[in-house]
Amino acid sequence: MTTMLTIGQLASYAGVTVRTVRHYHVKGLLPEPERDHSGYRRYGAAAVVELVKIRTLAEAGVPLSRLPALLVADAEEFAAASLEIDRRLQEEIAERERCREHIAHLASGDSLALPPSVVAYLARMRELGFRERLVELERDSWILMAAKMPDAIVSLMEIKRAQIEDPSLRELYLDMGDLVDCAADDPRLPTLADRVVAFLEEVFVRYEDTEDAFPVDQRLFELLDQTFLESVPCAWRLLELLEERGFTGWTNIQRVPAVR
Amino acid sequence: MTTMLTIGQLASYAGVTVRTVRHYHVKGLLPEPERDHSGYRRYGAAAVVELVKIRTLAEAGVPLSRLPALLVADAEEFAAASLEIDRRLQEEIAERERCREHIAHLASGDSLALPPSVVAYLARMRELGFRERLVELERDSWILMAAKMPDAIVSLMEIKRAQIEDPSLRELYLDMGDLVDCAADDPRLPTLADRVVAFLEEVFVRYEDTEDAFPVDQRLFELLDQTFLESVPCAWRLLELLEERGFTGWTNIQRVPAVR
DNA sequence: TTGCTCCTCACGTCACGTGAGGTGGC
DNA sequence: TTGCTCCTCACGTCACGTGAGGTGGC
Repeated sequence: MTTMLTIGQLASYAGVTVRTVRHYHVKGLLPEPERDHSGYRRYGAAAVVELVKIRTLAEAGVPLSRLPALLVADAEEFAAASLEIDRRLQEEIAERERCREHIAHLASGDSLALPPSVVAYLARMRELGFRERLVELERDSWILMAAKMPDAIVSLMEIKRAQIEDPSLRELYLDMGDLVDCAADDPRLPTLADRVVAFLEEVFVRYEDTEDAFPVDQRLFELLDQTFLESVPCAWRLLELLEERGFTGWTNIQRVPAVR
Repeated sequence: MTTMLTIGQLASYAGVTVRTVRHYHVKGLLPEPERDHSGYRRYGAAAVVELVKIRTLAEAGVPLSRLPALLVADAEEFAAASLEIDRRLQEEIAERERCREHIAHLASGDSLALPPSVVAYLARMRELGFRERLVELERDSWILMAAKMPDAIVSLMEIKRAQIEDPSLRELYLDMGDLVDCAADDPRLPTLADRVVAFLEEVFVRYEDTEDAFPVDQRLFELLDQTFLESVPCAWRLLELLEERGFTGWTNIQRVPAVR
């Protein structure tokens, strides 16, 4: 039997390491062959056929624990299994294609942390001349928002996009951008509050009949307001000034009796 | 800071488990964030951006140990790395395509253990009417041969294909197929030996000038002879009969003084 | 009050890789 | 004789998974 293969010959022909063949013996996938006079394993052609089959399946991503059943399966069972394996391979190929796109995005500096609708909204803000500082602030807010309420983002973005396309609201918002980093006692804040109120009065007249036009969760409003308060230092002061002028809240602003 | 994300919110937004995020903290890929009053981790937008970046690279197959360097790389370094990552992804896609073909071969019953040249040779044997038993015997021999001397197989197959296309040699070989499983004292063996000798005499006259036409390794001849001896029970008797008639060896048969 | 989320160890998993220490064949 | 292959433990690796046992928020 001197023509029979040593473990090294078997392994290299199948393109695996000697350790891998021994691993398959331990796992019971490949039967232990006879030993020669010095205790070396000696393999025949059948072992090569089996090992190549094992490798073909293992390389296709089939867990070794599934192999014993597959190796004794009849043609019909095997055909069914191979269809499933092929589907998995196709899915993995599609995944890698998606990975390639993601990596390309990363390389061109995009962050991938935001849904496309928000990315488009932020791009439009930049286009309209909003200060970069404000855009970044919005970006961080929307990241948190998207993580907390993923389902609400798309419709929220529609509302926000409509808002910045409204000329008067946009102007107000642009000016607010200049006050994002200001202190609570900044003298421009009362003026801004006056302008917000003037704008709101007009809106409230215009849309008096469509009070519940946005069926948005109250908890979402609270979340958005909180984000505003946490990211803009002078936000609390602005809300205070608005309350003095008869309004409460921010995202879903409402008329109340004036505090002062 | 109530708008900040819990570990569960962060994880599910990035499409990973909570355990994975904690794993990245331990590995130092994602900085440990501040804790809230009850010891819970609280994450901001920056953590989301980082985690998504980590996941994009990890899903692309980049080992976590390479990530620290990549996460602080400048645009140029990152572009170079991303090209390499993309190459690897393409290679993995090509691998899966090859896997798909291999699995399809397995499903249709092919063994994949033999190089195509041998498969073609065996198919031609069947076409020419060789007994299945002989074809199987050749198959097993060539599997061992291919594993022992992978480089010799292609040229050997050319020789073998030429041999079975030679009508007189083929006839001899076809008849030998009937004696593959016979005992050493089978009465047909001496007759076969006579026919082999008659054929050889003719060949030796025809090719007298081209003695070293095949520059084949002597060790390969020994290997092929040994395979013959081990796989055919009556082989030793046939070689004995040939030596009585003035020839020695089998694969590289030579004229010698007759033994008897 | 119940269930869900969070916390920290710490061992398990999968498919081998990698020495450690020793023997056999050319 | 030297180098290469083979042998058997047995621990290591990679990227988390999976309880174990306990606390905090609605």
